[in-house]
Formats: sequence, C-alpha cells, structure tokens
Amino acid sequence: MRLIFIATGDIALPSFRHLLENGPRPLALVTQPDKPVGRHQVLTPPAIKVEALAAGIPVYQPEKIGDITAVLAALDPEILVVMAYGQILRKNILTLASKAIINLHASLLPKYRGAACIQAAIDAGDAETGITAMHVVRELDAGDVILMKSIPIAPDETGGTLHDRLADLSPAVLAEALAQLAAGTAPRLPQDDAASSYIPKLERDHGKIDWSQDAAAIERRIRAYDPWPGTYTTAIEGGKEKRLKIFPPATVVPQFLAPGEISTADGLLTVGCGKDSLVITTLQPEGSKRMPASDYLHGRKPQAFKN
RNA sequence: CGCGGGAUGGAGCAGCCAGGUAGCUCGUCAGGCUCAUAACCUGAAGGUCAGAGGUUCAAAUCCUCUUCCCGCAA
Repeated sequence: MRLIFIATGDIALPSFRHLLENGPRPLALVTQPDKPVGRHQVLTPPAIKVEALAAGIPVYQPEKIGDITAVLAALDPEILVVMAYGQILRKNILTLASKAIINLHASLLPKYRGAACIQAAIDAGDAETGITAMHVVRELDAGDVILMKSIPIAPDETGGTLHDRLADLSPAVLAEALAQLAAGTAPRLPQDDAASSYIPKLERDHGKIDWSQDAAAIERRIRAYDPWPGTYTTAIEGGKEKRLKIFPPATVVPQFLAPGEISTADGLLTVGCGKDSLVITTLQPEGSKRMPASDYLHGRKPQAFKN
C-alpha cells in the first residue's frame, strides 16, 4: 500500500515506527518546518523528522502543505495518514490519495475535537479516553469513524502520562484501520455532531488557576495541564506578587478556607478553593527551581494566592 | 545580543540599597525529657557567600567580566 505519513507531534512516533518495522513503509513524511524552541530560540527539528531521515524516508517540511500538493501527488499515494500535524488540510490535499485520507485522533470522538483533546479528557474527569481512526473531511475531526480503542484514565493520570499511553495505543488502531481499508471492510460510522465538543489549542494563560472553582476541578486541571501548558497562580509574599507554577500531585481535603486563603499547618501548603481545599505538594517560584511545597515554606512566607 | 529574577553550610531563604564578628526556618549528628511521637529542651558538626579581576585599612555587600539556573516572551 502506497502511504504518506503526515505528522509533527511526538504522539505519532510509535505509529510511525510501527510502519517502519511492519509496513507499509511510508513513501514520505510531511511534517512542520523546524521551529525555534526554548529561551535561546534554537532551531529544532521535530523528533519524527530525525527518525525519518535516519530511516531513509524522504521528509517534506512545507510552510503550507498546499505548497507541495504536486510533489505529493507525484508519489501517487493510496493512503494519507495524519496525526498531530498542526496544519489545516485543504481540499486539494483531502482528495490527493486514491483510497483514503485518515486521521488518528486522541479522543473518543465526537467528544473533544481539536488540539487539546488529551488534556480535555482528564480535565473533565472522564473515566476513559482513547484513539479514534476516522476519515478526514474539511471540518476539523468531524469525519466518519473507522474504529476506536479506549483506555481507562488513572486517578493520578497527567497529560504527560496519558499522552504517552495514547501514543503507545495508536499503532494498534492504525494497523487495524489500514487492514480494514485494504480489505474493503472498513466501516463509515458518522459522528453524532450534536454530542460533539471542540477544544481549542491551549495557551500558557489557560493554566492560570481560578481558586473559586471546586478543589476537585482544580486538582484535575493541575494533572491535565502537566507538563503542558502547566498551571500557575500568583502568590502574595510580603506584599509582593510572585508567580508560582503548580505541579501534580495535589490532594483534595475537606478543610474549609476562603478561596485563595493559605494554611501552613502541619507543614502542609493548603489552599482554599470554591469547595473544599487543595494540598499543594510541588511548586516552582519564578526565578527558582521546582521544589517540594515544604521547602518553599521554609524560606518564604506566602500570605495568600490570588486569582 | 528580546525583557526580567536568581547563585549565601544538606534544603528553602534573609543579609546587599546606606562595606566592618555568617543570620532565619528546617535537616543531620549527639545527649536529655516523655508511656510515646514527625512533639519539646540542650549541645555539635557543616559555608574559600558561583568564579575571576578591581576599588578599599576592610567586600556576601560597591564596580567590571565570566559561568550556570530559572520566569516571561516567542
């Protein structure tokens, strides 16, 4: 089967490796251009590009994928596989493959269409999530479903751990979808648009904690947004405002405190929320390193956290 | 050269602006108290104040440079 792989995010790595080892060997990889990363803006290639080059797979990194339509068409692909690519695919790409263009998406569609699907499942407190293989249509993540596999979400699941587990689940979904497409037995299950939800791309600002929310909701968000985009709050220390990153795990306790009010009893950093309170175990003050909350309390005297 | 914070015994911090015996909250070790304890009391060890140069009678503190860490932004 003539296949082109279109992906940027690390979540696609296991699926890509699966194809390299078990076939069909991709004719090419299309991925985003190298981007400046980190404080010093070092130009960094996507990890999947590095692996593709090492395996001798041709790599294309167009600014807009539409720019290389002719190049891709010349490869005469039967299947396009898209996963965490990061660009909207236009019509000329959607019709490029003779057999199908499919997408692997990290949610149980129609829930959580969009970029932040993994975080959304934890944030919402869902018991399970999964990988969906579906046809790509113009509307984002709205195409007919071929199949999906689910996994349970652990009580201490973070965005990072769930990302990795879903990445590992993906090759099985891809393999089965490809097999069914090849055999002509792949179903086309329309999505229930009325039950769908859309989760926009997360920005750093979305990690700001609102202490008026229930402690349970905040706890889920701290896990969901770790390691990206992370959660943070503003601490009042001696009249000055300091930004604090908050990391999991955090524990919900029934203690009553006003939202943002802090208790340091028993050496624990407990913060009041809209309902119940939250014990913070790990944090990072601006300009300093990540540290246990107990260490933080030894040298600093936060009066409160503000929204 | 994008903006900014930081480097002080094992941990987290103060001291720096207005130079002049190294401080705080813990931890560690020893002893004590207690039926007992992450409690309490007493004592001890542990730091060339990131590095280099300069100013000065005297530098953690002032000036210059270097290295490393981090927040924002991208």
